[in-house]
Amino acid sequence: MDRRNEISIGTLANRTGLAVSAIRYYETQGLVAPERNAGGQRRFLRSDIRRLSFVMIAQKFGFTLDHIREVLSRLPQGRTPTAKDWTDISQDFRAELDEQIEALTRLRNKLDGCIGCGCLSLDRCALYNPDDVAAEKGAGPRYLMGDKVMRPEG
Amino acid sequence: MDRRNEISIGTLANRTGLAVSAIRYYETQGLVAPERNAGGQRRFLRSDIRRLSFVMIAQKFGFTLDHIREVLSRLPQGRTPTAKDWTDISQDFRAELDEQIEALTRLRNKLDGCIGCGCLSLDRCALYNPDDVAAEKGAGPRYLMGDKVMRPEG
DNA sequence: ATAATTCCTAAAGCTAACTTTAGCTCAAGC
DNA sequence: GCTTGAGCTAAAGTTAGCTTTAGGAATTAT
Repeated sequence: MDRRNEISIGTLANRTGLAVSAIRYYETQGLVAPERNAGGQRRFLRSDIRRLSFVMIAQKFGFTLDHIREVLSRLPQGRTPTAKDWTDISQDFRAELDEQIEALTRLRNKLDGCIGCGCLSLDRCALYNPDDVAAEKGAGPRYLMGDKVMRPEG
Repeated sequence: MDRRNEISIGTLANRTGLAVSAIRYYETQGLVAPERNAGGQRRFLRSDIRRLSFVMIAQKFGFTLDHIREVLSRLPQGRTPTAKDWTDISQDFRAELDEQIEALTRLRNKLDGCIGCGCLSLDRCALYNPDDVAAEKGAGPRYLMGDKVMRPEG
């Protein structure tokens, strides 16, 4: 059973709503770092419930796990994060969100210009200026503004 | 060489900036439907330059290819789209964009509430209401944050 | 002491949106 | 008419973020 400050992966899954497999995956991505008991099973801290909750919220906003890991690294090391620690990084987070909203809005305004001129044909179209859009290199899905954009899929 | 109204895949790639492989992929996804010449090579219409330009712009805004295909299907069939046809669907498109921006903004405001209350760990967290979130893909409801177990609906 | 759970690892599978590779064929230029 | 260059297909690879499967091992419940 779960002792005072240690919980099993199953308990953590129940408390967060995440799948056990997802939590194990997050471990491989460096988002949580559980210890192991004598039998080799993972033992998480109760504070990891909050940590993974933060991950889930950040994902709702479309941030990648890489980015979330980077943000989590700003938490103080060596002690359990306090409520203030969490609100502090949430503020950073909010700032990034604001930037994203602004970038989307700028892009929309450019679209307005394009609708106006009826061009939509590349040559001098403002929308083709890669200015405030992420560089797209190599394989894989494309991302907007450095982070994954929210996709309106069904 | 390209005749009056027919262009090769290479020419289309040059004119749009897309990779040849990407254009072939778009064909498999039903975004363009070129004919073939005697030798089996694809022959596109010049108007496909504009069509694929539209696809590229839509992607910049984060729409999926599935969604873009659906939007393109609103173009009149059987004739080359006019400038007005394009501005018409661009308007639709703009409306969806506005919705997206608003949804992101609403979500951000909820985050503000959370920062304000310092919770990020409580059971009635506004961030967990899937209402105006772009899409909750697949998996069941997740209950968020915290020390109390929330029953998923059902 | 068993049976029923839960957990473990490693590897393969899935979706989106493409690219890369391999092995040929077609078209264009000299 | 031969050599490039462009095009063709099918299949496998890539990234993100997971899930599923297979085959055991550890825990918990009875």
